[in-house]
Amino acid sequence: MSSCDTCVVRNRAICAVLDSKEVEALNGIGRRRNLEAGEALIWEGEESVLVANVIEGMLKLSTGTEDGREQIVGVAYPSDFIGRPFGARTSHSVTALTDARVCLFARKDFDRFAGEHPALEQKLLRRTLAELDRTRDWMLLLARKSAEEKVATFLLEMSSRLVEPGCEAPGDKPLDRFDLPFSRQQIGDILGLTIETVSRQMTRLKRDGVIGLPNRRAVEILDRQALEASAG
Amino acid sequence: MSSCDTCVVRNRAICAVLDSKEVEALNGIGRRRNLEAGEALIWEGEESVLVANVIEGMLKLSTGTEDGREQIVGVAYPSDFIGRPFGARTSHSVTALTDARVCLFARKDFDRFAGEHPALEQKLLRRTLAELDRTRDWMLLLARKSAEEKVATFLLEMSSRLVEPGCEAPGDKPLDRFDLPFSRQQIGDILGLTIETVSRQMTRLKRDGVIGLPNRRAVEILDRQALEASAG
DNA sequence: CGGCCTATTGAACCGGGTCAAGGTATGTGG
DNA sequence: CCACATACCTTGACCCGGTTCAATAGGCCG
Repeated sequence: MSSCDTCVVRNRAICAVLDSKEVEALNGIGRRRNLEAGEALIWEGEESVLVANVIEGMLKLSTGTEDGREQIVGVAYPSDFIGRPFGARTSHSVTALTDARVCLFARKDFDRFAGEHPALEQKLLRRTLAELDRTRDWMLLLARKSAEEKVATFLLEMSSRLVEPGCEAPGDKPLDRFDLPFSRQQIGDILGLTIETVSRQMTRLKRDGVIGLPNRRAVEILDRQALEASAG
Repeated sequence: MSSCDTCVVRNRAICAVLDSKEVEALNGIGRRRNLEAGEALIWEGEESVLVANVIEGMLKLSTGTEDGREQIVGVAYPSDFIGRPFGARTSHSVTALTDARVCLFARKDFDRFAGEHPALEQKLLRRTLAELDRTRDWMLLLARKSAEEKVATFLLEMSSRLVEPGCEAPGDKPLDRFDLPFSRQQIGDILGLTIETVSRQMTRLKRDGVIGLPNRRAVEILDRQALEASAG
């Protein structure tokens, strides 16, 4: 029996389009791997050798300039696919934000398997198109929104992303209370802001009664409408 | 004889993976269309009904906020694929920047055709992955680079993109003199800057002898190394 | 309790936005 | 052919949001 049978993301990851025989074959070329928070899996600029499905935890995709400025260009949640298939250079680092578990493949093995399973490639194509849309939307935020709008938008995004940890079923309503899976520094790296600005905006929203901050990781949305208005 | 036989992008667009019989079939569901500069083809937020290959000219993908701020999130060149296949809402407008010619498909027809031709889907997947990489790289620029770095990066990008109009064969060396296909306003919308800041940075680079500006559309790179240094 | 790490707060500065005034091409009609 | 209009670009002065630098405050664990 393959370990995929008990996989919590079996029906949400790209594997969902495969029948049990195919999933068995895919299982044969993959392996599980646990990552600790902060551990890197893929480094920017290296040749692409690994791809993976996220089973549990969260990872960041990031780039940086030589002089140390960093930007998080994406966040991978359970069931997301990470890495760069089809023989290119990996242009972004992948690092675990929390302890995480992934289902890992050698890129070459995965490429070959994908080539033999068009349904898998189509699934991956759909995901990639959706991810591209989301990434482009984020560009508007990075380029044009004020710090207040950025932070408000981010909190709203988190409140709908974090519905049922590891369960991204659409239709669930957003949370009004959740723990941020990011440090202030990481929030800054996502929004293109400094840690101080993030902190100030959070304090401001708290002072205005829009959100509550019970402790440094928790967020409570007290006035969703006001938060949406702040998001621009 | 199908009009694809004489198509200038026949061997560079996604059609390149199809044999002549398949291309004939694809031609049967598509049609040519000419666009004037400024003409919109797809509107943000609408249901996705059209997809297309760019044959000639350039188009922009853009989003905006309700209060009128705009951001260009991508530029499509000849042989690029535009539109959102697979039944989603189009999240970005597509507008011709120059007079342009496209090869247009009803999204439903294209989806079906693609479903029957895995090689086409794989080609599209590869392109989409590459586009996602490029888009993510651009996020670093938008979020973290200074106005000077943005403008310098933009000029370098143009100098390599505009090699042989409509010919993106890799390996060609970048141009040292070219006409910008964008107005200052559009450059601002790409870089997340105001028109004034773009203008000032261009003037600055000119004053420092890094570039020449023979007229309002033309750019001459006089000191590529200095320009690269400015790009950060 | 003390050490360490992260977050908050404060003060000063500055890059780029904003507002406003010219400049420079192109076209248009007298 | 010139006067004028229009669109786009450049330049200047000012100002503000967000960064920078620096100090303080909380949590957490020994």
